Amino acid sequence: MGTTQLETVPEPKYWHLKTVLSEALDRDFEVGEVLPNERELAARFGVARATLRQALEQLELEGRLQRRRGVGTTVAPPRVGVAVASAQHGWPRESVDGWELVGASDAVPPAAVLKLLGSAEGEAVHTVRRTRITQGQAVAAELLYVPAACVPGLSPLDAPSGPARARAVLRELQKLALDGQDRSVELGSARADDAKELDRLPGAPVLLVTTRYFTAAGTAAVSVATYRADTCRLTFGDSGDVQITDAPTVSVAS
Amino acid sequence: MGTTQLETVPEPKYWHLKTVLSEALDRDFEVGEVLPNERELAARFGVARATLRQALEQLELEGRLQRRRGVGTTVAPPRVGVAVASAQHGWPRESVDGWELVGASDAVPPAAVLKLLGSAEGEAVHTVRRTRITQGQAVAAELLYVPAACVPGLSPLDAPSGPARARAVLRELQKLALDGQDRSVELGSARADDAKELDRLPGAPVLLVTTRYFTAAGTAAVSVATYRADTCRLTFGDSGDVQITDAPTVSVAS
DNA sequence: CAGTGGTCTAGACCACGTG
DNA sequence: ACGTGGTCTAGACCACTGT
Repeated sequence: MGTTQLETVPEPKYWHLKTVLSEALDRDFEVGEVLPNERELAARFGVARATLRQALEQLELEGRLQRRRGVGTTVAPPRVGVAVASAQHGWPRESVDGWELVGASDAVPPAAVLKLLGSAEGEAVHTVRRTRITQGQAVAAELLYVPAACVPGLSPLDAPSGPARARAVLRELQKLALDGQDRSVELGSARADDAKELDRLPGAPVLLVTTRYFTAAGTAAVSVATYRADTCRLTFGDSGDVQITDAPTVSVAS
Repeated sequence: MGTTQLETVPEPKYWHLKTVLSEALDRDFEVGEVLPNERELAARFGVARATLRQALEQLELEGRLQRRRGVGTTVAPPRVGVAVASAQHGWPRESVDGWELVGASDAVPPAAVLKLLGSAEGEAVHTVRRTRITQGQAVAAELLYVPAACVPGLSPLDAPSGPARARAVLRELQKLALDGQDRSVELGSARADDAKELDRLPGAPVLLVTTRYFTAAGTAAVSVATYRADTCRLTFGDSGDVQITDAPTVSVAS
């Protein structure tokens, strides 16, 4: 059988393209450099623009590229490691590491959150909004849900919304004894409001980090943090002492 | 100005479609039910198939749908919570919970892994392949990298590959004192081999869980586990005692 | 084999950022 | 105003799964 021609996989074009581009990125491009525009690239590789875009999408998903409408496609820096589980448990605190209070409202939590809280629909739930800034970039938007019943000390209409109210809710939480917490991570797509906060388009891939805070009385709070999946690597420091530090610097020789 | 017509956002069609479909899924469909095919759905909503597909892609990303070529699009069950960080640290063990040894090889690890290991290129590194099965479904494919220097007790060519060799590597690891470990989670796309193992197409979105194992001598092993992002929710049990249990059962009548 | 989702094309227009 | 990426169309063909 002279089938020297291995006629195995008709590898999709966009997949092959992705590989080629990925190698080119390693070889010929620096972080931050802008690529030729999509029409030009498509022509250069002899494919339709849609096909080229499919390859770019993958590379963006993997954190290799960054695309911005009206600007262009640039080579992304390595993902930043953001610590998600600190060594100690603890309530979310005001003014800690990179978190910034945005405001508060009494918007209705989604059904999934109500289930985690064990609350019925219609029960009052405080909602605190925070943003996490790392290296000048918003990397996460969080919604913290606290059933009103869990923080009875809070006067209902002192400051109905805004940072002042948010601060008050967090202050009340600190008074409770935290029994434990658990976390889960899953893939999602950014809701419109989160997307705006993260400077992404709606639907952008995000990592959803859901944290439950337990007291003796049950689940006292649930937080849903939306992390940019393209730029973030979530780190969990299980080890006793080792600190996670990212690649020191990419250090391009001037 | 009589602009009663709020001409704010020209919301993308696929985004609106996604919302409509999502509501329809909640209302009119059971888990496992198959949807009309894409051409039919596109016609029904008066959009091109590509646009319809964009909406379906999003819903699949969010774990609401499952699409299989040659079969159709079905309503996905809720994501399964898979425990990633057990309460105690420990080396990967043979025959534990849902993990299954696949084999071993001495393939060269990717550059990123070498960097984590602190190894130079060309150093011998053992590679153990495992698969994680949950509820009859492969949810993760793992590659465990162990520098040969870390397990000197291993005779080089007893069983050069296959499960026997993999078992031997794990057995050697148990002998070392584990000092600590850390973990990171990021979004990626499935490599061709992982995709096959997970019964997905290459490029499918996955959650990459990278674990470093430390001994006094430094990083003794690195594992890169590829979890199906569409079906998995990674859980981290930080809490002292609470166990994460998912929605009891979806229980479709008979 | 028929029917499904997956890939690909060659166009068009729109929304956004920058000069 | 211009150039960028984002959306959308109406087709075509391919690869896979079932019967």
